[in-house]
Amino acid sequence: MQVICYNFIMSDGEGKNCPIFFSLEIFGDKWSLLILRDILHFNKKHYNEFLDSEEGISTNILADRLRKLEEEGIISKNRDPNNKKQFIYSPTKKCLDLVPLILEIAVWGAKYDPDTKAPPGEMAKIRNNRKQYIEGIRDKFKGID
Amino acid sequence: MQVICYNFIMSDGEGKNCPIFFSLEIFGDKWSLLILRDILHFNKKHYNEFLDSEEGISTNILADRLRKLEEEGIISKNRDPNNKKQFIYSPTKKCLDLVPLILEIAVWGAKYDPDTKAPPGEMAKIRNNRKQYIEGIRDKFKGID
DNA sequence: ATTTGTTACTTGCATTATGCAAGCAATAAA
DNA sequence: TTTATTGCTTGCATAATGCAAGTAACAAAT
Repeated sequence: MQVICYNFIMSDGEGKNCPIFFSLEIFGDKWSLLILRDILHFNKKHYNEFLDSEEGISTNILADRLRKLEEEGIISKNRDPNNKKQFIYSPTKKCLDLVPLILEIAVWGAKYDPDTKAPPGEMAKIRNNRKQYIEGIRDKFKGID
Repeated sequence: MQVICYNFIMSDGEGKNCPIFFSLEIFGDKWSLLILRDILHFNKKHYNEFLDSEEGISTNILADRLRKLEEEGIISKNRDPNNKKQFIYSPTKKCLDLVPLILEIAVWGAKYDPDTKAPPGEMAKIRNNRKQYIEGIRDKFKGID
């Protein structure tokens, strides 16, 4: 097979215009990605739900990352109509386009974590039925943006 | 379509055994991912090549990340037979399994960076010809691990 | 109207990670 | 035996993070 991927990312070097660098500047840290996981896969919506994640994010870091993700247009923040004391953080279209990436992180982790508790059947679905799986997640957030 | 992805990652909450968390603990930071990009997509092999990346990684951070990636079995370090002063850092199988993830980071970045220089044709190939594209990259490193 | 509780933060401070410049050890070539 | 290259390490200033405590906005209960 022909090698088609040399310098695939851009023609004039890496640097400032590399799409990977662009992405990483926005969400390339552990806590941002865990928040995205919580939103997209655990359906978390409220500040205290993120705070309760077992990984133990600090409240100041959580506030910081939520603000940055909102500034970047990746999540939106609105009052919860059911409980006006709370805010709802929800994914935008820009966020839903991160589903494939989060899935790949999960696939790799499930493959190489010797103690993984990820259900093998579910992981197989992701690998073998990728497109549909992604669509399934998008459907959860129908009507967004 | 049926929603099949609720709590897809694991059955008993997130926490220590979440495959996403597992992954992020290993390579969930900007510099590690940029090194992986350099190896997988820009075919960089030598310490000074990583150091020369336009993003400007510090030499102590580079040394630290290369050591960690090697400890995790993601890259291997060997003397360069052509220039015995240098070391060659090369991807292991564990690293090649990160190609899909790095590609997704690039796809998202190319889509949302208004100033991207990523060639549209190349990005279209990635999206429309995903499997082959991934295989093409793997082929570059044939015979590894 | 006033208290109480909930929620979503902010603030202060200790600890850790990073960035930068300089130095150093191993190797190889001259 | 010197010199240059390469791949680091070290020291120190700055920035990011973790932790505990405090606070402001709001709603519900009294």
